[in-house]
Amino acid sequence: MASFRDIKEDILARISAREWAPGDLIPNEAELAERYGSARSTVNRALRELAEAGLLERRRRAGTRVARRNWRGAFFEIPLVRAEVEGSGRRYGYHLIERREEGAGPEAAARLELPAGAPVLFLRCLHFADGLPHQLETRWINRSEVPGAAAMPFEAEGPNEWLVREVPWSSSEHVFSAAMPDAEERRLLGMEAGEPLFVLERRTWSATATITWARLAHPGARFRMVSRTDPTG
Amino acid sequence: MASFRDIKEDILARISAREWAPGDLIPNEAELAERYGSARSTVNRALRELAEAGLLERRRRAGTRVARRNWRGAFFEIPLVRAEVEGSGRRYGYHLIERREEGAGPEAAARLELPAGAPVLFLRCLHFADGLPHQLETRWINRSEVPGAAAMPFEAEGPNEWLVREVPWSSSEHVFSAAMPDAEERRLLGMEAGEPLFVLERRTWSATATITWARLAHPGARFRMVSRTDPTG
DNA sequence: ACCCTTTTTATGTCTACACATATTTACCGG
DNA sequence: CCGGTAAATATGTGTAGACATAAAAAGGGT
Repeated sequence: MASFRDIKEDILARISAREWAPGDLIPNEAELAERYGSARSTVNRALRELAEAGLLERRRRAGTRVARRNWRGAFFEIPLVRAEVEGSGRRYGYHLIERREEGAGPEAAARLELPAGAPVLFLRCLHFADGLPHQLETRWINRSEVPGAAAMPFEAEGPNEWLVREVPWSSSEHVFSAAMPDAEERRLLGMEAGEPLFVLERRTWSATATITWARLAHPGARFRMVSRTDPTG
Repeated sequence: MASFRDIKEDILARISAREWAPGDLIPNEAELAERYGSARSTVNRALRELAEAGLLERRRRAGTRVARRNWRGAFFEIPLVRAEVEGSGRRYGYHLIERREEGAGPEAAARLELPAGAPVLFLRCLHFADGLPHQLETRWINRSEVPGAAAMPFEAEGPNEWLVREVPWSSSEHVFSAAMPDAEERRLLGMEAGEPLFVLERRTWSATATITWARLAHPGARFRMVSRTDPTG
């Protein structure tokens, strides 16, 4: 009797060995169930999970085939700066540069999808790794959506850590890019002339509204973002 | 009678509304099954999928609780250049700059985890969007692992597209960074002085060996990588 | 050939039940 | 009070069977 894990493994092996090549139709659930000596439900779970992982494509009546393009993407852990720094064995440091409660200006309004003048909290802070500037964080928080933020000084703890812990969110957007720092950014991050920035912009939404927008800028010479993937899960 | 989708949705709503807060124990499967008027298997599937998505934590005998940290990461589609360019409504163009079959030098050997002198294929090519240089691709392919590559001129089609279609792989690594272009890169990509590069390095493995290493460099002023995520799936 | 309807078929989902397994809780002897 | 063992319990997985649903295939009339 084969478990759904055994079945997944066996099918994966056949795909790897090209016994079933991309585009090929594989036997239907009933037949596989007989082969493996299992119930159809068990085979169904194995096939469903492989399809969710992107290795198979399934359509009612048309059957199950090996996915043509084996390319789905990559899963990136977006760690908290603190965890990222400490995880690589360096000492983490934090410093609040600026904190302002204000009405949204045109930029903040656009980023947070709010009307101009809506109450926002503006923050700017620096994160250090072994005493060296590692990330410059510029952030707006929607005060209507996150009332608790008004009471937080953010002097000992960064807003990212606090938000992740305290505020439930339901979706997010990340934009990666490379840019040149302006004079102030270069000064704050202690960068050489001609050194680029690696920039990550992140927007986070609750079920109903934008919670926060952040721009996380790293000195290009000292930062690489790595991800490893295994398509089978 | 509630379907497993209805149940997921309802539980998600309760989590969003903080009726069940992070860390809270939620009712067990049997009780939920009774509430929703469904079988325990149905509830089990809903809870299992929410746990896989990272919203719940489940342990035998200990029960199911709302996950404490709602932060998992983000899934990035890493599209083929062609698909990325055409998907945004621009015209795609390709040009092969250089193709050499050779023994691995020290850099190629290190990238591909091969002994020096092992047979490799070196490629350099440009991808265009609406006639403007969009990506400079520098690549080594392990000829032992991909024998078919020797017969490919890569004059009409880029190696990435061909590899994704023809070669099965099992895992990959991506490294993002920002860098300054050298004089040749600046010339090939038609970049302004002082403009940074957005660089993606990708290594791909089969079950047994490294298949290929690629460095994909984009002009920073013209490239942003975007990803949207919904933790519920 | 064509368009429309019916049949067939593979997957999608659900049920009720059973047994396995990991953990906690309760109990008991010292 | 401690430590070891047994019972209780929530989840994990499996079975057989049923009906739903999407989509391909077959058939029928023009």
